[in-house]
Amino acid sequence: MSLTEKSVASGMAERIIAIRTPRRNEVTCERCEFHGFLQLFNEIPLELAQIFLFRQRPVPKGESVFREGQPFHGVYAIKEGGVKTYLTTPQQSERILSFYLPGELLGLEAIRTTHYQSTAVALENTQVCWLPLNQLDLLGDRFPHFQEQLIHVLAVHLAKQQQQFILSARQSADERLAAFLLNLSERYVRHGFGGELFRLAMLRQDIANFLGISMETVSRTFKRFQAKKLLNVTGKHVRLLDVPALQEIAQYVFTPPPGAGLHSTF
Amino acid sequence: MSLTEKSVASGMAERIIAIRTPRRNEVTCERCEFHGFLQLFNEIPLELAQIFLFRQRPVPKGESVFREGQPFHGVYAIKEGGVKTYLTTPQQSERILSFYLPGELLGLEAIRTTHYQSTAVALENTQVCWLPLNQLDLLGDRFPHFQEQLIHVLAVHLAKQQQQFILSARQSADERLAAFLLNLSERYVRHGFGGELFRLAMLRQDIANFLGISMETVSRTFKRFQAKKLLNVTGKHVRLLDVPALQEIAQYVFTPPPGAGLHSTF
DNA sequence: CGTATTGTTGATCTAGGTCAATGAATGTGG
DNA sequence: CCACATTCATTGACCTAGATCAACAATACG
Repeated sequence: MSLTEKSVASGMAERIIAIRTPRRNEVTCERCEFHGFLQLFNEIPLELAQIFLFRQRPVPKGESVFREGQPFHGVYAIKEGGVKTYLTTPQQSERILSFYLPGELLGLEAIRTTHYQSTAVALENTQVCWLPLNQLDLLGDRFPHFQEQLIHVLAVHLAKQQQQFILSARQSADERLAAFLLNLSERYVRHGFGGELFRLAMLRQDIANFLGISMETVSRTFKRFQAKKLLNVTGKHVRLLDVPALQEIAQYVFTPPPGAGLHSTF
Repeated sequence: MSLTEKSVASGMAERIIAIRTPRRNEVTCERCEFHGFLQLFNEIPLELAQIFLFRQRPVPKGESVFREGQPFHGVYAIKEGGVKTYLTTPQQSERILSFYLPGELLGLEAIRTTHYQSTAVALENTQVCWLPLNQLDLLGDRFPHFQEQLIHVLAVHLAKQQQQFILSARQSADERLAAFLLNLSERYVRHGFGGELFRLAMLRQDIANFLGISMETVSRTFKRFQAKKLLNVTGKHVRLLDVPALQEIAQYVFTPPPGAGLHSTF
């Protein structure tokens, strides 16, 4: 798993978030997408920064971080655990938009609107950090770097969302599941976890819903992959055994183009 | 079709873009997503604004606006015509990410990165307007409203991209095509065109690729819709006859939630 | 006006959906 | 800590939506 032992965040972050050894499945502050913002607090007078204090709060499994239609009150980062976002169709069935892993930001698409666009629910017991970005205007005029950081994060998310779009939405069940697993793997690595061995926080039903295939097909595809020695699955635990073969199946290799700068700042 | 007769843009825009009666399939400046930026030029000294002059340039059918891997040189708006963006898989087949209609912005996801993430090709003879946003840093510090506008546009695009994601990616061919047509219709209306009668700039093959179904299925589904009196298709021309019924098929109604503010600023 | 490209239609076949039964895991109260 | 319940996952049998292949029709274009 290779978790970083020390959990030192720079500048203001040290004052805000307790320093201790991170638990399994918990991301360290410097591997979080908020990190860029944390650094900015050095520039800002303490009394102002306190308004934007990051507050950590627990969200028990099954409870929501925010719901569709609620007034926008800020952006969240996953500290530990996992979250899914979904829309509810008029027929009351849910359509999963995305899964969020430790270190990833949640609710960005609601910035500059008045209400959240989707519902975010914890897949397991989760810790989130909160940045009340609705008060952003206070900072914008005086601290342009804050806005630049935000622009950066938004642009990166837009690019990622496009990747997501290709990932699912088309082709065979094999391609979809392979691409999904590789995507998860890559994201775990990016936020400081091991990339071959991980735990699926979501149900088979959720994976199926997200990929647009049936639960049974997810199950059967896992089995087929296992038979081909591409991976091992036992319940929620997955170990990728043959990443190149999975990439071959996924058709599209998720290594970003050189110089694309997706990893640049965090 | 109800095209607006006058093409008056406010402030600086008047100095930059010629005022004349817009052609069919050409968007007026005040219905363009760039409009928010245009207004900002009032705040900025002329000599600075000239660096960021909008330049209109023609892109003949089949030629590219930008290509995957090219250095980022700015954001484009479609003035007239249409564009598709796609990625090329290692197997040299293309995967269409999105279509862009008059008034819509192109290349936003490459902001703050060094290279474009996808290739953009004109579906027909197209006019684009260009904003060299790579020189954005020049403006950022002194004109925070510029950045705010950019944040707004990025957040709205992120939200739209999520809508796109639900739209396709799942369910039956009927649902996908219905949702696709309603989405096009809504976008035409938003940018000042009629919403029931429009021309499909893209090939059946492109629609199929985008929706993740076969060309033949697109054709057959059109025919079935026509038999059910939901629409008329003759070649590239589409007339929606029964929008409520199509919404029913599409499962998800694309009217944004009250107060979501997706239409607020433009 | 003929050639190339794009679109339609028909016939066949298969990936994956649906239904239903069973099995494993997880949670709960005694 | 165990018995039972509930939720979640797997497996099998069957059947339809839509892919694929192929021929043909309609446009677009020089």
